Amino acid sequence: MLQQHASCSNCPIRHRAVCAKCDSDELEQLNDIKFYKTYKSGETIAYQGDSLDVVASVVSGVATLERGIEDGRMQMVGLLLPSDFIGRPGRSKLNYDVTAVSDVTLCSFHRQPFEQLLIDIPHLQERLLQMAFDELDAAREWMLLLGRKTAREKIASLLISVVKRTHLPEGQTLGTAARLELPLSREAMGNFLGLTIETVSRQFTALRKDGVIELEGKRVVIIPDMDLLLDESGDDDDGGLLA
Amino acid sequence: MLQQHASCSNCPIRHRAVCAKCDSDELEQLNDIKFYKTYKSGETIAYQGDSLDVVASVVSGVATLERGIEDGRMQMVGLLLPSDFIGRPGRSKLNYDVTAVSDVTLCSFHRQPFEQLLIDIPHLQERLLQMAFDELDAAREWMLLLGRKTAREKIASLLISVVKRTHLPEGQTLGTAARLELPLSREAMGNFLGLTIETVSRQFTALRKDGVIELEGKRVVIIPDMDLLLDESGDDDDGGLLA
DNA sequence: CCTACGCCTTGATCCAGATCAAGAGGGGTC
DNA sequence: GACCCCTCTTGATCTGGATCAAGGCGTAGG
Repeated sequence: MLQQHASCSNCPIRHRAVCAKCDSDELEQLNDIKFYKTYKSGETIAYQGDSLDVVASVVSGVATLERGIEDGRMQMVGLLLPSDFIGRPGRSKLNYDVTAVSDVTLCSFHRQPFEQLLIDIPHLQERLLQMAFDELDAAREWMLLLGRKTAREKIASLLISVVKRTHLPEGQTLGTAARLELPLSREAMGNFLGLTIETVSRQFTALRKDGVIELEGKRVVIIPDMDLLLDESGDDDDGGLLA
Repeated sequence: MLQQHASCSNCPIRHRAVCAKCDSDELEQLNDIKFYKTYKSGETIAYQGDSLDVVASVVSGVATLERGIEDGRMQMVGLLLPSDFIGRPGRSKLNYDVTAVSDVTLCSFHRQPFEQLLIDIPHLQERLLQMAFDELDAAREWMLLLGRKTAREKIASLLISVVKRTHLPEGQTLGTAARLELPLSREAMGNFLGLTIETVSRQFTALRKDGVIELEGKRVVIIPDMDLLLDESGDDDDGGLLA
């Protein structure tokens, strides 16, 4: 299922993706080499160790990057939401499994022509550099979570991070209440947080019993008071929180 | 103690730092705005939350990036060896404590002129992009360690990573034996690995008793058989290992 | 020489989260 | 409607690493 050559100008990630700084001429060059690709929820986009000759932006849906060891242990190392970038210019070997956790649409580019455009269009490289540093900051925040936070703090931090990334793409402040649909299964959350599925489940139950969150089914979380949740996250309030 | 205007041409990090791709003209431009700065072991280079108007390359010595929460918990999020880059173009607020853990010399640049050179010298931006992606890969490998590895695996992984980064700056293969001086105290290793100082100490003792390592004093580790250590690291051999 | 202070080690105990185990929904298929 | 499969919850128990506590050792300072 390919929706070839949809227009960039009304693209939902136009102003946040790697093309954000491009003017219309530059956009045209990107448009010439781009192609859309879609994946079903649960489908693997690429495997750890694969040689991947494309890079891409997530247009819609949610994907994960996960690193595994043979004995089955898995750690999620990236959560890709719309506008996030997949792949690395200058290297084709992939260090992680990339998996669609909802239906996903990618705006893809073959590596070679994309690398040429990186050289031709400084705006493109500047934006990619910004995005790489943002991801690095997020990864470091995440390291603090993995290394030093308790299970309860980890869950609270994850919820806050999802609210921040889905409810306020621009730099607004956090509202006092929120309702959100989790893009991840319990297992995926465990892999995100360095926890087992059972611990994730128990912490959800505990936070619900303590009135910090409410649950509608398994995937929908209501946060009646954001400050309450922030208190549980172990963060000095304004901290970056996985960007 | 400032060694102003040492020549770039015989700089020890010339071919690995952010300036690696620059030709001699470009190097000259960097040379015009650079200044050296040194810090004593233990000295704090900058604090979390500071507004930092310089960026820098580590010329010699070892520094750490650490993120803390008020209750005293600390997580190291970066280990900076010679040629590593400190700071982020386009953002002045610092998210981590930067600390010298040995005597450190930095090759520094004020942010504004450096950012101008990033625009003027594509080679500079290309190299910075590469380095940012390398750090991102390292951070993700580190996340796997923090989230999923046992204490013993963490220590083994740290030792391997130090060997890789100090003994083979170029892409040689790991020798079968090695002797290395740890750049970090037990406490710093704990903060690196998400462990307490006591656990770090106990794991060193255990690895010694099991014949995987030998200790000379507290800081020098001898690895009689690298493969033995690799087996303890929990990694499918050739994995990236913190770059 | 004695004391003090920083680092590190070692021992005893505790506890958060893992592991093992048993269901409880909920949806899809025949 | 009966079955299966998949995800999630809950309970019971175990354990790896944290915490609490007590020195050991090296070196700086009086």
